[in-house]
Amino acid sequence: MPVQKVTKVEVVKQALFLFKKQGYHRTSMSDLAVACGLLKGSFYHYFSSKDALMLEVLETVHQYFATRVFSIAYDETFPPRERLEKMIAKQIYVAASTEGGCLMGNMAIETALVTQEFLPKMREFFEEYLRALAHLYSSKFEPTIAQKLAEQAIVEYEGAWIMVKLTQNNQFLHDVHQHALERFDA
Amino acid sequence: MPVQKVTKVEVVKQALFLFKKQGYHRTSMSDLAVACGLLKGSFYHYFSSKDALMLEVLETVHQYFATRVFSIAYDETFPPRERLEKMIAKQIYVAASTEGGCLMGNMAIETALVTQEFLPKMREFFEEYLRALAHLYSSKFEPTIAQKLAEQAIVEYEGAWIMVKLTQNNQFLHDVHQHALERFDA
DNA sequence: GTCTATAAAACGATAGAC
DNA sequence: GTCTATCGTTTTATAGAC
Repeated sequence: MPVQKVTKVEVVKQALFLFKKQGYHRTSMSDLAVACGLLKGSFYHYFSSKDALMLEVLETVHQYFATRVFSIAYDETFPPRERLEKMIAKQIYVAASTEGGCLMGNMAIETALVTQEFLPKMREFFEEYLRALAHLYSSKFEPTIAQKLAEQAIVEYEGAWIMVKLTQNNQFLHDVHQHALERFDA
Repeated sequence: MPVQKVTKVEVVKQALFLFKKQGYHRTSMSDLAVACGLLKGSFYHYFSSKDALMLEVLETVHQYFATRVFSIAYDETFPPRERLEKMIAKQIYVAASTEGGCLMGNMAIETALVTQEFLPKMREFFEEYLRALAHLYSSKFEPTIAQKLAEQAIVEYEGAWIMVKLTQNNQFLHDVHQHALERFDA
């Protein structure tokens, strides 16, 4: 059958969904194939390996956040504080739209000390995230201070997801959002 | 005469070491057996399953922190701020003594949405952690404020480990320590 | 006939359990 | 050590679109 049952984009989307919820090692090629309506053998016409698929997922997530979330920080049609508010709201909204929180944070915890393969893409993501927040904070603070405030916001954001997973209480995300703004107003 | 090659305590210790570094799903029973100098078969003399072993590890970690770390919060031979300083220093020191950061945070990310088996023990740990910090902050702040400050400290602590894993820069832990004290002094 | 996305089967390796 | 199941991966064959 030369008619594709799913597109490559759809495969990446399903993989993101499963990797976020179940993690990398717990998600099997069979899980991924079934989610796409394929047999696991057929799956290799889309990706050469599980690693390659994960790299593509990480790249896709990075691109999405760069163009749709982090970009808000540089949109000069709004004042910095409003950009900060929009960007954080979007970040939380996007991550919370499917189960599992932040894929980048999850993969950092699960794979950083086991393989170096995913590290570069994860680091790029967080560097860009950091740059966006620091850019906003630097409209009111010294560069070194702005950098620290940005780091603090990211650290809080990632930590909040751990507590949300444990307690199933989204309040932690709201608090993080609030703190990021209070940090700006201080 | 069948002589135990290693004690149960030693097995738990090795399991903690590997689970922290490699995660639950990535660590095999073979890995664990080798680390203990046992054959795979001998391993089930100590634990009935991988799950049961993880539960024992979580319980051991909980007990250790309850008696050696969280207890500092209630030691009235020191003033609250000093207790806070000691407790956070100890928390970081203990977690940083072996690779992998905070087992409880790691397992929350890796398993919370896959199995409910480990949730109760992880929740107990964080409740006790929260109680200890809130107790200290409540020496200066209203209970509801103290609770929020405690939550913030834990969220930051867990998030910091993600950034440490990514950047291999322990500065994030130092900053968390500092913020926890600044929060007290505010 | 050729191309290609699929199903089907099977590979070696390794998982957890006994 | 041995078991069975399943892992990630590869191979083979088939079926439909050009």
